[in-house]
Amino acid sequence: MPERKPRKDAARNREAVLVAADALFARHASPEDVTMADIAAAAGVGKGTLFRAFGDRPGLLRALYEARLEPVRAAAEAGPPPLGPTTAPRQRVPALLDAVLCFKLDNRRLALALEESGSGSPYQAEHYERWHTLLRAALEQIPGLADTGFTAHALLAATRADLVEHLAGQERVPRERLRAQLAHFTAGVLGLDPPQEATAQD
Amino acid sequence: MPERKPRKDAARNREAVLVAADALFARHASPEDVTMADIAAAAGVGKGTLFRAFGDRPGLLRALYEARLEPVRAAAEAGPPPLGPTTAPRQRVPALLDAVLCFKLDNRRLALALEESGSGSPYQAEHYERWHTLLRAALEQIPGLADTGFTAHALLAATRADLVEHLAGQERVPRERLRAQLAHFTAGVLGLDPPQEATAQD
DNA sequence: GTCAAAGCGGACCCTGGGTCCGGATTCTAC
DNA sequence: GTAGAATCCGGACCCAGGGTCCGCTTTGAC
Repeated sequence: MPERKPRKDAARNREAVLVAADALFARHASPEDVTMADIAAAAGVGKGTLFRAFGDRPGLLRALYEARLEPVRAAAEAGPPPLGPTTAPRQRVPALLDAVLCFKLDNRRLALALEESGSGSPYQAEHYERWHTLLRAALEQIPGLADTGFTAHALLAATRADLVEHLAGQERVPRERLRAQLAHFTAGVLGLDPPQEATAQD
Repeated sequence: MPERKPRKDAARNREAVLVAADALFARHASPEDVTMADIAAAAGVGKGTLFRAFGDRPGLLRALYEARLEPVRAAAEAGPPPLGPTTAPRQRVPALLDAVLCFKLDNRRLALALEESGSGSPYQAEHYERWHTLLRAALEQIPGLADTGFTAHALLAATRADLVEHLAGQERVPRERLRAQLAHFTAGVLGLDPPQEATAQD
């Protein structure tokens, strides 16, 4: 499985497409008025190239999303506290959720685009499963918690891209307020005393 | 605004379309391979008729969904306990969520189709707002609960159609188990003693 | 029975994702 | 350096499916 590396122009074009797509999604309010042809044009590349590199629209979105997510994921899977695995579960669960929320806040349009690209159930996506597994494992270490699988799903559901978009976008809930609300909610689920006061997480 | 009632043939056709669509969505695993043309054909009606009656695809889906939802909604807004407004909040919140979950379980394909129809944010849909308002009002009556608006969203997020589809469909979690898990989760959020033992709801 | 309004339906249009293939590039072997 | 093959490029092309249009039919009020 030498998996010979791609040609130089292929790599360059792939990068150009990612950059262009990123910019386009950031610029347009709704993902569905960024067309594959638009992306190709913006990247100065033919449509064929774009489909060759990413397979299809969901594929492109996924690639973009995962590239952006990578550092966060790495921090969560092997980084230092409060995200990394050495953190005590009661601190780590809220930290993980906060990280996911922040990521979605920083990449609202992209996350939305991915969800709306109709790439089958989001629950089969690799990145979702990773978060779920991580979260579930942390939950399992907290005594007295049952149904950790479902609980992990339910907690993650509170960070769904369209909900975030609705709250942050339409309702104009400020970022820090949203984070606090999620933290509060999470604490409730874990049965901890909720962080009522301004828990300095700015 | 006499809003004169529609002609008889119009009413009949509208009904035929709803029935046909319902049957088609039930029969097909994925909503997206039920085409508008399919529905028209199955209803024995022209495409024009179908679009005249419902405007567009999301419109049709919404009409179907709301027709199905109507009785549940009525029960929740003005019915007897445990769903109706006379119920004590601590009982009513779980009851509302259970009702929503059951509805989605009974109408999985339809709910999925609606979500996937790309009719803008689901959070602006009338039916969603109704549930949210109801739930929030109930939550507000429980002392010591903050962020009721967010909490209502987060709880409802746990009943999202695609999550339900994933759990009930792919993972084959049995209906009663799912209901129990949601009930348990809800209890946790409310800070109640969770219904640990087999709370006979099978 | 008559007439206008409402509705019907299927041919048609158009957008946008996805394919194809002749020609240009890059890489490898000599 | 160069020949040849493998890979890639790109834009013309295809097609499914949502949505429109308009001449004809049905309905119902008088």
